Parts: sequence; C-alpha cells; structure tokens
Amino acid sequence: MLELRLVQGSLLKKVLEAIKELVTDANFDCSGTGFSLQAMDSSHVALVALLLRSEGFEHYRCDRNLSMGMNLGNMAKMLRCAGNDDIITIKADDGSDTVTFMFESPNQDKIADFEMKLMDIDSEHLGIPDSEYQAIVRMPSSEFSRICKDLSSIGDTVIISVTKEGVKFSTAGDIGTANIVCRQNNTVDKPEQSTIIEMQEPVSLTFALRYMNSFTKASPLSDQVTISLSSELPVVVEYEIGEMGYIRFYLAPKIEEDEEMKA
Amino acid sequence: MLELRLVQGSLLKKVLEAIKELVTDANFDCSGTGFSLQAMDSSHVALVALLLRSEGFEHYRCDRNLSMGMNLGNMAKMLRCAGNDDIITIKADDGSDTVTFMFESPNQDKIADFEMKLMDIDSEHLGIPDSEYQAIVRMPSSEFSRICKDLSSIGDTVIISVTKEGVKFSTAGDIGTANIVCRQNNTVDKPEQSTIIEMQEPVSLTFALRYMNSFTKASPLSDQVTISLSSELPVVVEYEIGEMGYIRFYLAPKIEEDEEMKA
DNA sequence: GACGGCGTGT
DNA sequence: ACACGCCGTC
Repeated sequence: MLELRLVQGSLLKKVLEAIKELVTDANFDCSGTGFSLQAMDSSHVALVALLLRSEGFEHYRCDRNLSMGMNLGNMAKMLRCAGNDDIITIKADDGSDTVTFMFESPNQDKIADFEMKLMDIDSEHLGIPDSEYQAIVRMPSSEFSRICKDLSSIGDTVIISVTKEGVKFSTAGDIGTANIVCRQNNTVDKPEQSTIIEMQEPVSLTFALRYMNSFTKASPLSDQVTISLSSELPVVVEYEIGEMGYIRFYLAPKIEEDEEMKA
Repeated sequence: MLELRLVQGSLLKKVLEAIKELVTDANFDCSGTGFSLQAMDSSHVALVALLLRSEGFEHYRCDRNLSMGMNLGNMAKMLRCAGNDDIITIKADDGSDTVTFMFESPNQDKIADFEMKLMDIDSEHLGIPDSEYQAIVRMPSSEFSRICKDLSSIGDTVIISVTKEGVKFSTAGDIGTANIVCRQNNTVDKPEQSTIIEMQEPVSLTFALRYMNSFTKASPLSDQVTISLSSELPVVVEYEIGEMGYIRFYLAPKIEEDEEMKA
C-alpha cells in the first residue's frame, strides 16, 4: 500500500512538464527515503534524476519499496487535470497494475481521482557518484533558459567556459558566431537574481543545445539553476524542487573535434 | 572603424522585424549623417527607406562611409537575442567582411557579442525626391494595420480615397465589398489616437493589400503612421523611429482597370 | 493576469 | 509531427 499526499501539487505538475519531453516512459521508485525517478532520455544520451524526499509530503506511507512504470506523457495529461492549488495524492495497492492520482481542490469542494495503467519497464538504475566539480555556476534559471534558446538560433552546440571573470556561453553556426558572458553578481537583496561562480579550476566544455533546451523546461520549478562542470564528466544541470528535492539532468560533453583527432 | 551605440536597442530589433519580411538582403549605409538603408523588396515592387540619424545614437563613430551588405533574416535572428532593454552596439572594422552586434544588459551583468558575415550586394541607390502630396493622412498605426488586415480577408487591393469627410479604405472580392471610413479626429488629450487629414485635393488610389500588410509590420515602432498620397506617385507609408529617424515604405498605385482600358 | 487557440519554425 | 511563441479571449 502506497499513499503519498503532496500539499503543493503544482510541484508534481511542473516536474512532469519538465521531463515528459525528454523521457517517454520511466519507473517511479518509492521507498522510505522518498519518491524518485532515474531515466535516460529516449536517445540514451541524457539522464534525468528526480528526488522528492518523503519529508516533503504531508503524508507518506510506503509499506514496501515499489517501482511503478509510467508513461510520462499520459501521467502529465492526468496531472494537467489538477488545479495548481490542488492537493495531489498518489495511491497504489501492492501488486496492483494501476496507480491513482487524487486531486483535492483547496476548499475541498472538488475531489477527482484518475487511475492510470502501470507498465513494465526494465530500467538499469545507475549509481551516480557524487563528484567534485571544477566549477559550479549558480544563476537565474530564466537567464540560463534564455541563453540556451538564443544560442540555438545560431548554432547546435554551446561551449560553456568558466573563468574567474565569469561564465561564457558560445556557439557558432552558418550565419555567424555568438558569445554571451555572465559576470558573477551576488546581489544580496535579490538572491534569486544572483549569479554565483565557484571555480576551482577553469573549465570549458561543449554540449548539444538541443538537450540543454530540454533541461530548461524545468525552469518553472526554481528561480535558480546550478550547473556543475568538470572535464571528462557529464555536466549536471540541477533545479531544486521547493524544499523537498531536485531534478538533475546529466549530459556528457561533446568531444571537441581536435581531441577526436588525437584519439 | 565603425562603432554605433544605441541605448534603446529595442528600436533596432523592431526595425528588423519590420523589414525582414519585405527585403531579404540589403546594404546598410553608414555615414556621418546616420545609419541608413534603401532597398527594393524581393519582387521589386515596393521600396523601403530607413534612416537612423547619428544624433540618435549615444555614441556614433564612423571613420569613413561604409556600406555593409547583410542578410536581414540572419541579422534579425541575432537581434532577437538582445533583450528589449539591452544597449546595442554595432561594430565593424574597415575592410572587415564581418559586423559585430554587441548587447549589454541594463545592469551590465551580461555582455553578448554576435558576429555576422557581410555579403556583397549591388544596390541601385535611388534618389527619392521630396514631393508635394495631394493628401497626407496621419492616423494610429494599430488602426491602419487592423484595417489592412480586415480588408485582406475580403479583397486583394485597397482603394484609399481622401475627401474632406475623411479617408476611406475600400475593397471588393468574390464574397462582397467593404468600405471603412475614418473621420478626422483630433483628440488633443490623446494625440497618439488622433486621425489628422491634410488634404490639398481629393485623391483616390489603389494598392495591393499584400504590401500594405507587410508595411504594417512596422507598427510596433510608432503609435502613428503617416500615409502620403498623390496621383501618379507612389504612396509613402511612414513610421517614425523614436526621435531618431523613420522607416518609409513606397508603393506604386495600381492602374485602375478602366484607366488601363483607356491606355 | 491566466488560459486556450492559431500560426510558425524545427 | 511536435513544440514554441504570439494573439485574442475570459
């Protein structure tokens, strides 16, 4: 028996809008720790990791660990039927092949329940080690989103370079080139607009903008995004989910052409 | 060396959105007077003349007259990457085959530079004589835009007739006919909504709506549009650009069928 | 101010 | 065919 009651249901709605484009089907894993998901995107290039800690739920009952395979498009369709102020409860009976989403309007006048078929998905759950990163950039999520979108109109890939001066996003395409530099800016009175760079070592990595633009779909979840970079490691693009967890997107850097030549 | 710094960068963004549909490639001419462009539309029917006077720029350096051929679609793409509050600087080195657009965010936290290849365009620069017009109509640009759009759903051409009573826009098509009359209306307290008609002599001319609708893409530049009409002369549809210049669209009237018959 | 629909671009 | 951005409506 599983019963998870989430007062701020809009968080779950936003989570699904954020990942449904990238991942079509995935297992949600429920344990004492919380409600989580880990999945590769359909082309097996990017990885999404979601965690909603149990403490973030008003009520969290999970009698035994459960892995529920869902089609995220269908799940998103159902969650769109919840109001933004609704309380969402996720229910499943042990051994059942369905999950139920219950939506309660704030004034309790409306109670809806949506039942969805579960699916069998064989997932390879990767252990993701905590790594040290050469540079961690924390910046407004809307700004990062805008930069990725703008650069996409010029090129296909973005080179993210972190130096003491700031973080630079560059691209090149048929019609020209573009460089956008954001300086560190720690405005104390408006923390949500600050850009903070923790750099151990300069780093410069190249990524496919197509995936970055998918990641930025999570911007409604948080005013800030954290981008963790190290050579040889996938970049981590992280959005916090309220106080209760995160979505992290992982994407391997492109090997630069000249490095490819060397290989 | 050329360096033009435009504090209200949104003006340039709007200019490009206004003309990129009509003209694909054009030379921007830079001289001591200002930054200007003159080009025929791709089907060589309409003419666009743009002027941004040097005084309108915060900084205007143009060591020698320069003509820079640009693909307006690509230029528009780059300018779309500028924020509406950004300061835009246009830079080019003498003899260089590229131009650089630099965008500075209002708080200086973000600085972007976009480099674009220039192209060779052979342009016939026409001298456009200042003419006397039989009638000059000044009206809200949104209203003119709406009228042209509405009439396009009925017919292909608009007959613009100016009399003492006002200005009449007429069309006819398979499904019927339409006439829209705007009376002079000089509301002193809301000058941007006024319609003012200066008529020396009644005039009635026919134009292709397709082009008129392209011209109205410039409406975001100005609350008011000026339409100058004379028999035998191209109509001039003019939008002011802040305090610094204008876009003028020229379009030859259609010869009325009965006149054609006479000929 | 927010939501839904329409049109455009990828 | 899908997704995004813009425009019009509630």
